[in-house]
Amino acid sequence: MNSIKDVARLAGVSIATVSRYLNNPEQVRDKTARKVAQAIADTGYSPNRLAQNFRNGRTKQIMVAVPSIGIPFFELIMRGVRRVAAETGYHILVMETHSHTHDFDDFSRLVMTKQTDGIILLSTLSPFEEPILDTEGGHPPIILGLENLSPELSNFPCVRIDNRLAAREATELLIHLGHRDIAFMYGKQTANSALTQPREQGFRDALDAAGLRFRAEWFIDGKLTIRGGRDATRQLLAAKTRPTALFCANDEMAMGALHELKQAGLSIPRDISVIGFDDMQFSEVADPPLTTVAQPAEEIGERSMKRLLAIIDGNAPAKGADVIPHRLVMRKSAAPPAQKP
Amino acid sequence: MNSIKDVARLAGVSIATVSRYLNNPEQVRDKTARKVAQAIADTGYSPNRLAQNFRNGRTKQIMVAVPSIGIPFFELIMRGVRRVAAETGYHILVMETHSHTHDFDDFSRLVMTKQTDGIILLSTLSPFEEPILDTEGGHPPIILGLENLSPELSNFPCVRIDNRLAAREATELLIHLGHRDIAFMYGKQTANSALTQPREQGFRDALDAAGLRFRAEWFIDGKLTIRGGRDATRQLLAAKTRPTALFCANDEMAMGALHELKQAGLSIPRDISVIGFDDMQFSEVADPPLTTVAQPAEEIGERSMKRLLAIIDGNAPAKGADVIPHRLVMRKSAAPPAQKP
DNA sequence: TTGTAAGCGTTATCAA
DNA sequence: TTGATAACGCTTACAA
Repeated sequence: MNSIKDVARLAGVSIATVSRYLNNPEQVRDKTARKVAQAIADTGYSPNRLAQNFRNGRTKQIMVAVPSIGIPFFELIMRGVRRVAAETGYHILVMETHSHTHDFDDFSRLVMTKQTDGIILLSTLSPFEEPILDTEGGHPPIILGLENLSPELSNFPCVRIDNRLAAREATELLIHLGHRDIAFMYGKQTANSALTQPREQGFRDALDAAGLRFRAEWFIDGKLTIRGGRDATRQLLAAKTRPTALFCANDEMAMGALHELKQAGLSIPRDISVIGFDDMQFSEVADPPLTTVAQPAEEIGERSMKRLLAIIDGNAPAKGADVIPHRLVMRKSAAPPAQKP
Repeated sequence: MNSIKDVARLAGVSIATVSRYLNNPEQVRDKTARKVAQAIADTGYSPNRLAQNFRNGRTKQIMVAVPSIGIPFFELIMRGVRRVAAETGYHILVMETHSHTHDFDDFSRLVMTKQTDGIILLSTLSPFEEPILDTEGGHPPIILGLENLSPELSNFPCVRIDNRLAAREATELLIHLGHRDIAFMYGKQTANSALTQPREQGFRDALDAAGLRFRAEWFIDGKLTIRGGRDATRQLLAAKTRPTALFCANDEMAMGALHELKQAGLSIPRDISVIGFDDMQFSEVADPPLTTVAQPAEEIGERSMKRLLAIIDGNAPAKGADVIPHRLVMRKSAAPPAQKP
């Protein structure tokens, strides 16, 4: 592989000049520039990025950490992130964090060793040990997308909707439709628990405000996946009494729930209403189309990236949350409850 | 930030010894090792990864390139990739390639400059200019997951199912059920065209073998997304005559099709049968559950990663395809056609 | 078993 | 405007 030396030799200049040609072309005379350009072309030289990273102490890479790829919702966020990144010369890389110890270390190592200039953490519980996650530095700047990971970190920079309020409004929608027996399905067992906790709170807020009774058997913990939604739904159907409405902490669970409810011979929304959260692409074509809470995903991505870049450049506060508005999307899966026989 | 020098000074040894302690601990005496360990603990030292990458000429990072994250099918592949990577010390990073010029350059730059030790390209059309994509080197080893990108590259290392045969079998299933009027929906316009081409071929193979006539108006090009499936379906419904069965080049299109067909008042599979391709997680809970072709995604991921590592280590041929078996998954969306009135 | 020192390819400083 | 050279932090001959 050719190095800057080869180019310099061929062009009959010093390596400093080649470097200048590349990084500060205005500092080199036209005639010299042409020689260097020719030599670069002849040698097929391209700078060793590893050496540059080392020398510059940065990689021009931004990492977006997601619990797992393949979650349709994240694609929307990425769209916003990319749009901002496009002009900046930063590469966007995605890393799956999951919740396993291995990935845990994996992630810490990658991040703490500055192989990346900044991080956007999307709805994933701290993939490194919490003590690491402070503003003291030692790691590149981090933005929390979607939600604060834990109360202690509430002043960490964050871009998100008001999950608690959104969940409350979704629940209130059901209540206004006339439901009084409402179940909630969430994902405490998973790494995303920090994310669903405010949603759970919002659900309780609405119940309390309406004076509705909270029923433990209609409060089901599961995984935030289709599978998790299915399992949780079967558990719900096994309860002594059946609610007239079901609020799922995310759309994937809701998709699983829809399926199991229909399997059990129930009609939606006639026999039971279902509401999800996130508004991922599949929700619109669900059967029936899913009523849900839409997060302005692209905007979250955009603003997360912008804020991260600003922090990297040292001209933005590295704390505090940007809260952006959510939106209730009414489709067909929620309706007034059937009259009691 | 502390460097190896600080540790050496504190431990009263040379930097070489510290380095050895870290990389070849068996070469340092126990007593020295303890001193070094202590100094490392005291300084909170961790090696500068950028310097290591530079010095070693590698990053211990593997990049998986996908057209876009958020495609549920890829999560399964990643699972296999990760399982293999877990033991190796390699970091798995994901990059979205899309088909835009910008990402194009972006990707080339990242890849060609060895910021990554190896690449797994998943069902994405060459994200760099084709000339680059040869075995001549200059770039890290590449594995094509899922499909060859173009005929010229057919001897590039590849791990995939026999897409053409699978598509033929799926079509034959419809024919055996009694269908003679079969539409096909695929994605030539997208960056994934190389992927769906063999599926298209397989479809034609089955038609030809059964002596069925190919009808241009039932052969619809679209995007391989839900949206694309919906648009294509509306186009199909506008045709003069309606087929009794529809084969979609991937499950996402099929999900969109299912929705539009139901919107149009058709019942599936009574009025029209639908078959997809990929068997992503959502397909099982579609309404009706989608009959489709399952790719052994985890295995594809596993074998891609294994093969890549073998190539990196220099003990595997960097050409040829591993073809692994696919499987037809019969669910509810395909059935015999209704009797002609 | 340990230390000395060269060298990886850049960029940046300083002098010419 | 250009060139010589130091420096970044690490690994690894080679010598002791």
